[in-house]
Amino acid sequence: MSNASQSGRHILVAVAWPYANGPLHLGHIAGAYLPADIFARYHRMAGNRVLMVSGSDQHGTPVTVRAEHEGVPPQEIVDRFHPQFLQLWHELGISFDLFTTTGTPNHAEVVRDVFLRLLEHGYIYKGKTHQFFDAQAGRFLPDRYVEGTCPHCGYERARGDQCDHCGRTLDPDQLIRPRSRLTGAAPEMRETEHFFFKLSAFQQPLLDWLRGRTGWRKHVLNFSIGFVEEGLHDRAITRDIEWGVPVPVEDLGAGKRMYVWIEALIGYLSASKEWAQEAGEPDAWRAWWEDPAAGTYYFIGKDNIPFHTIIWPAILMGHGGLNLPADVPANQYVTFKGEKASKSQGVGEPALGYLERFQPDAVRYALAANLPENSDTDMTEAEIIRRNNDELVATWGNLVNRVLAMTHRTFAGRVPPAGALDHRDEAIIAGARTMLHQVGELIEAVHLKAALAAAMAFAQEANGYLSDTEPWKAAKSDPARAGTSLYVALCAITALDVALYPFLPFSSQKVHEYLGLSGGIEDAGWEARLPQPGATLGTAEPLFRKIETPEGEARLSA
RNA sequence: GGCAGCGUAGCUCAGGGGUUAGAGCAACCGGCUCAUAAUCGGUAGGUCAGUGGUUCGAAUCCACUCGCUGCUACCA
Repeated sequence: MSNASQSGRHILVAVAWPYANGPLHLGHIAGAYLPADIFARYHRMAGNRVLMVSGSDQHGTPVTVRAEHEGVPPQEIVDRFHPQFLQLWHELGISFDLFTTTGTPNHAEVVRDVFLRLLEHGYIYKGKTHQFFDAQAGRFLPDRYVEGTCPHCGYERARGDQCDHCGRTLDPDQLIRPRSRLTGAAPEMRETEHFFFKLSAFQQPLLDWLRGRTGWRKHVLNFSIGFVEEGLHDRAITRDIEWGVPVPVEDLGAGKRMYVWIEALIGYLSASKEWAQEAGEPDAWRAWWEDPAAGTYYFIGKDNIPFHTIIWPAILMGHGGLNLPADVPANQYVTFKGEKASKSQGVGEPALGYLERFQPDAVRYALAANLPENSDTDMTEAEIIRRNNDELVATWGNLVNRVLAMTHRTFAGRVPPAGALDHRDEAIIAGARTMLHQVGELIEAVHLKAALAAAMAFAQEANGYLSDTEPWKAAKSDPARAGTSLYVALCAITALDVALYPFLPFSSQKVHEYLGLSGGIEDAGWEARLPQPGATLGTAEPLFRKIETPEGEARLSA
């Protein structure tokens, strides 16, 4: 048993905020949402107080870009995709305590509080900067809204932040013949005044903090330390735009909004507060944010690392009194047939599409077994089918099915008495405990792929045990012995069902009911309990559907 | 261009200075027939991208080369 289950720690599971500008694909799921959910479900089951929050980033530039492209207000884009996210969480079993948006009054208020606090502490100052201005449209242009010819490769449609042709990073003023994406007019440089966050002040504190981290993924830590060592510079935190959270002070006049990069990060805190208000305990969020014994974990993709290991910690340091990340287990990318899944490039089907064809646990299993924890991993639909048919159905589903079917036939659906245990029986019962303990430790360390593999390896052991003791034969010659084997196998299944629950919540709940246990499996606790002889088992049906493919059918008829 | 990571069996991935390099799946052989043609055991399969170093010893460390990916901070 983990120590955590006794202490009842507060665990904040903070998950990346998706832009509400398009559907999510399996890359997003594998990168952040699924690992976060596995982690959260484990901790809930282990008796910890979990708060899992995120929401739609509705002020991100991709949202406004899409809105302008379609000629509709940004809110319309948000209203289209935010409900899709909620539907996806529901269907895939991503168990948020709150999935909100950055458009709530609460969020604006928390952003204001953080801003004022940083201002008060001297980490925010006013400064002048130059930016392109579209005189026809009457507004300043974010970098992405300026197009022109790339000075490096001559590509004519390079954006102000980057050239899509040669991939280089650009500043808008480097573009040859710049033009506004809004009107096509040649923009002019104008001076504008903004608030800046004094990120540079945190150079040394961040370095000290990062160097003291242990247990973090190597690529996360190396990258972050390298990033800070190169030198941090202050960033503007306001911009000239109408879509966004208003700046809390009016020093700069009207027409300024908070820059999304800082505003969206504050969402973790504002969502926690919103959850607390809805729960009727407005101060409840403090247990996760202010108590140093709490653990805060940020689940993100690798493209988001500096924001969560550098900028957000700097904001937290500047604010004071709030917990720094306990870990940022950023994942690499899932590629599809070698290509990066990407909303903007249309690679990777929307995740909801997969759920029309596959059971949610099948999708969860295939992704969890192949999480890009250390390096990019590749995924294909054939791989999902293979994982489902050859591993999930064959190893775990079949174990449950064969044991329950035999028990129903031989012992009228009641848990048989244990009888005298030999070394093989005892090895399985002890192995179940060891496995559960090991899986728990691996999940706590966010080695989710290894945790799943450990559980599946034990399922194979249990299948091997059945081959070894052959209860279907013993049922005829030595029913007591057959009963013992089935009892032991039920012990293994009971433990496996707990171990697999974070990964396979839907089917694990079913198995819980097949085992004749009442209530939700999550309340069962992270422990290997023994089945009660005489207890009545539920009627079992196969847990997972085998997915038929043309190739599979060809093999059958051959 | 700079930085980071990766390149390990047919496939997807672990491992990571020290006895014969691992897993799952696929292949092949055998067993079993309770189970969704499911399962169990076994066999075979890799000069760990290449070259050169360090070392008693390198897949593991270093350098270089080739290939892939990501980041490069006003997308977050």
